[in-house]
Amino acid sequence: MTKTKTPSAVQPASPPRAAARRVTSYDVAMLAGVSQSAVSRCFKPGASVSKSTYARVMKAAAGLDYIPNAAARSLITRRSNMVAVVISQMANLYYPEALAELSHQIARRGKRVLLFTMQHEADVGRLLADIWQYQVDGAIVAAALTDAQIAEFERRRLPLVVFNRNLRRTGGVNSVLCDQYEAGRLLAGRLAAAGHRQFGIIAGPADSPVATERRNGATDRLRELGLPPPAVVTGQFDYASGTHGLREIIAQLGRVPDAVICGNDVMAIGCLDCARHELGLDVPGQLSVAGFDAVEPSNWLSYNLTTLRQPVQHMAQAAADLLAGLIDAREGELVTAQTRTFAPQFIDGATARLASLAPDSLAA
Amino acid sequence: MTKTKTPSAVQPASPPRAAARRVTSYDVAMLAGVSQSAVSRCFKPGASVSKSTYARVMKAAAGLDYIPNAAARSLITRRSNMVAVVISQMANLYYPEALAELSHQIARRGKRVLLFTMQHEADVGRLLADIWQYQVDGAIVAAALTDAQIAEFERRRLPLVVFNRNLRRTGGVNSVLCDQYEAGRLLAGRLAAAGHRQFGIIAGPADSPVATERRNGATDRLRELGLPPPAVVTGQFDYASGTHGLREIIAQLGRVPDAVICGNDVMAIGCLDCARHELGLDVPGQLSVAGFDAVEPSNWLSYNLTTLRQPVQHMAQAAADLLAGLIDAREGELVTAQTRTFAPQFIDGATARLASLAPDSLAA
DNA sequence: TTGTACGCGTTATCAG
DNA sequence: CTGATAACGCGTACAA
Repeated sequence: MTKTKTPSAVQPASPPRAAARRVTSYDVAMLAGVSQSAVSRCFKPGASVSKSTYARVMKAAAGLDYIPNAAARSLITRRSNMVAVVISQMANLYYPEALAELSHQIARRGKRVLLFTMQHEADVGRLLADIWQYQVDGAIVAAALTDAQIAEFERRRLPLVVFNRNLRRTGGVNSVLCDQYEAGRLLAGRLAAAGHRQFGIIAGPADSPVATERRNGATDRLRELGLPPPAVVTGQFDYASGTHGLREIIAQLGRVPDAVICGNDVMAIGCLDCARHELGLDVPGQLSVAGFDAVEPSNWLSYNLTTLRQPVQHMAQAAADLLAGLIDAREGELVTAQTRTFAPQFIDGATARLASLAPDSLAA
Repeated sequence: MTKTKTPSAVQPASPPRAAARRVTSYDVAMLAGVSQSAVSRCFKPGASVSKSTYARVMKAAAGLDYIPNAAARSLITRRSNMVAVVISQMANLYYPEALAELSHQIARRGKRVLLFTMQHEADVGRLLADIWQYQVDGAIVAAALTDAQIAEFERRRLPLVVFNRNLRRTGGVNSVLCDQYEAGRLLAGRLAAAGHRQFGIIAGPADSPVATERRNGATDRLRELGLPPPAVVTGQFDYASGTHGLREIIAQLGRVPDAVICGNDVMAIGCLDCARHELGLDVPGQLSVAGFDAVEPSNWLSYNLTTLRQPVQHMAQAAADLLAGLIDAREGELVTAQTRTFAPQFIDGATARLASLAPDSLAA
């Protein structure tokens, strides 16, 4: 399966001497005929250096391939220019988009992303010790944190922005989120207004707050409207959960529901494919299917899914903004915590029969 | 679109004093009644400390929430325990999978990923200076590097593993890759053996070496087989490029080709959807479509795409292995460069009419 | 096994 | 504007 080529050439054409000493600001200073602190100043944006020394230093630095050592710098400045980004489900299609945007936004503020991934959201606790170690300037966490964990961020004075997790403890913690509960209500309300009565719900995993909120929003709204209780099953946010989920729901109800609300788009797509290709159902003729996130595939011609978009770019930018503000302001200033909530945006696809109503009549 | 809640509670219930001093190993030493170096030793895996002092130190450390400062440590050990991962196209669906796996593999070796992303692969040069700054222990680069850039890695003695880029300069550089040229040949050969004669190719962007190799592999094989020259168009590895590409090809040829080879799965899916939903073509009845990568959506029931899988997990593991070896061995040892090449795996989907041939008869 | 003393490479302070 | 000097927090010889 794999062949290993081993060319006769050896790694670098290195001088036979042992590990070369790093080039430091002292080397540059020596070569340029100035003091070490002069070199340091030349690499600090707003420093006061004469044009002539600046030129000499830069020439020497270029000749030696000198680059300031960020570790040494961060030791004294107390700034590493690194931001921890904690993400649980990279398989989720939604998170890669978010991560790409976060990385971009953080980079344009002169910082870099130190990435922390995990399989299960509950494992976040084990990552925290590493986060403290690496002396990051702040953290963007897309995972559920306990109150104790949040308290530890505060004790350590580490700026924290919670991304897309609605925490029980709303006070005092900065967060950027899309209103998932409201999204669930909105979707259920729209579908109910179009005449759907018997619902199925394929919810996300129980340990995901996002999944829970979406489900609760939908079920609460349905209850308010006096509709029969939906058949609810849970999945893992993946395609297979969508296909299995639909079968389960049909088994529970003894019939095909009018509509299935899925905890995210990937499950909705699985549900859709199962309905069309395995059960031979007409969607949306016999069954409406809807999801959340508006990931890229939901827009493909084969699906054209009815779903709710989370404004990923805006959310990533807001998170980066918020965090940058916390980091820069952080000298004894009193910073009030913010929650920036973004509204989900309804995507009127082709997988649900929807009455075209005036927007006002379906306030959730 | 966004509402900003500002609770009256202020950030942390912080003591009115200014920024608290960090807790260092000296603080722990003081509290435990030992020297600072004793504390240091307690946090070094294989050190010699008596059970009693170890216990006292650990207790004091726990009481103070002490965590060693990685920046200070890396200054003296010359190890940051960070690995740079450079990735260009996070939108590509294939790369998130690779990144997740890389992050996992690197984490289990006790290191973390410092992420560098960019829009265009040509921008990699601007990232390099940052990579030097951050004192990473090594780098995994999924982008095309010039010979000069590779040489700079060598001069700086920074372990480098090139991921999925076949470089012109093959000697002396460690790399993990899937044989894209061979993949192109294999796919073209299979389709030709099944009787397809007139091909279209929707290639990836010209600045992507992967795209170029896949295309060249296919066109070379077709030429060898004496088939008519394929209609070739280029796209951006995205869905829209697939839909537009098919139209262009049909316009160029004045007819629907027998088969279209697409530079990746997302373009193949776009091509497929265009053929079925916009042009009303029967796939694979009237037209065969194939791609590369076997990303998750290619396996969904609506597509079931004929494609070639890159063994992402194996490749990520190989890259992490290779890099870890370089990092650990790095004391004057002579390390020979390796290229670990993985074979693509044919996925016999349902979007191409393929003769069921004995595997031997279609050696490319 | 433990403590002392030094150095890693940089920025910050303060005279000149 | 420039140079000496003191941190930053830790690992590690070396001597005890």
